[in-house]
Amino acid sequence: MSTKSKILDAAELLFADKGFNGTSLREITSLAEVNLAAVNYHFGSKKELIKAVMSRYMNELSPRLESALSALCHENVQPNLIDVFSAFIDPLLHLNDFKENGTSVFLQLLGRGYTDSQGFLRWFLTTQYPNVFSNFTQAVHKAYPELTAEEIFWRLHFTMGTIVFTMSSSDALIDIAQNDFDRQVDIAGVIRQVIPYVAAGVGAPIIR
Amino acid sequence: MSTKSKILDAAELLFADKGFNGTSLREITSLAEVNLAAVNYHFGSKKELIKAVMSRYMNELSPRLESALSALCHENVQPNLIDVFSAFIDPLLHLNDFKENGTSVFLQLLGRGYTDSQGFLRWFLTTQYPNVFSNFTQAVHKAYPELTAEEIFWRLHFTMGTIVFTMSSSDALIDIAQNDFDRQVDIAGVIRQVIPYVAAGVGAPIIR
DNA sequence: CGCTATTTTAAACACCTGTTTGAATTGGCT
DNA sequence: AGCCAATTCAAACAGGTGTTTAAAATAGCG
Repeated sequence: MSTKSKILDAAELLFADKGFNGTSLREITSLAEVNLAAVNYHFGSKKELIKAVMSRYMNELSPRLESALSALCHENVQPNLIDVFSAFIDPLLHLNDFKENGTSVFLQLLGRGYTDSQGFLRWFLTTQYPNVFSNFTQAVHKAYPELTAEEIFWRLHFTMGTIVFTMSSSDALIDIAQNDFDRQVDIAGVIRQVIPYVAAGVGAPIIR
Repeated sequence: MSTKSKILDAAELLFADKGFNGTSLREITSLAEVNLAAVNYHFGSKKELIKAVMSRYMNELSPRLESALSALCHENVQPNLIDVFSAFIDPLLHLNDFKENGTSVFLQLLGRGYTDSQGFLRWFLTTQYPNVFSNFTQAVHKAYPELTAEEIFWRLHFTMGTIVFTMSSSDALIDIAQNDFDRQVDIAGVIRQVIPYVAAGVGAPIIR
């Protein structure tokens, strides 16, 4: 295993768990069992390391997501919102094949990216992977044409919030759920619970 | 204005903007125009300062929230979910009278608290203000009795996510909305948009 | 006033941060 | 083998972190 991969693997775990600001390079390199200077040698800076961690997942996820969403748009039948959000399931769960716990790690990273470091990661994602957003917007528009662009904008960001926030604290929530309800829950179970919620939210009747 | 209040005022602004980990005591004390050591003198530690900042808001919010929610529970008619979530509006907007931009600052702080510092603030809030959560759960149960406790648990946390995440990035979102849609938006407008969304989400049909 | 207790202050503390340096080591190629 | 480039390494860098200290200033009160 190359030093570069060892750093990426250690970094993504710590970033997901403690946030970007909350994780030091020394923690990363000691978990990865590599020298401290290796990060700056291979990635240039901590910021570039963060981008590299996210890119590794986005490059795996975004083509599958784009094709699933654009398939929905080019069908002749009108999709419903459950279909639209269900289109996320396979691409997201595929990250579990890509890496162990890949789905939950990625979603936690996404949550960190939106709150840590004054949203530079939001800028990075929206500029580097704009198709994901536009395909998503198109699919929602096709499923619910009465929504204005502005309403779609807000409801999609509400949805981002639901997903990203839930996942960034999914470990704690799953713990609580297992204690309080004595029920085994995993990340796929949470996804199944959240889809009816966000679909109903986006599909809420319009009050003007 | 006392030193203690000056520190609290400066701290809440910086915490909301840059997170708890992202804000140093030196930034706080220089914005507050007090000596660095004053924080440890008046509050003991940074962690206690964070608690104090949150408590000031929670003590203002929680009685109003509890009475609004328990009023819903003790009415003889069954509330609908829009009513339940609308019960949050007045107590939240009252924070704007309590402090300038109080509503948005508080919600941003709440968002920070759930992601920064490994959720110690979540523990603090749920143990110090348990009535808010239990009243909320009761009100939702009365409005939608078919939901199991577990389903309510998840949907309430999804809702927390929607609100908290939206508000913690509300400045950026409002900026984007104003650019893209040329429309004036404020925090009350976002709240009005989000209520149908979360109400529909919590009220989503059950798929078993 | 004088005395005491509270508060403010500058300075230092020990530790952690991301990054850089220059030497040592390794790997691949002729 | 020798050579050159790529990589690893220990050490140091400059700067930031929360916290503590002990002296100075301020206030409150008899």
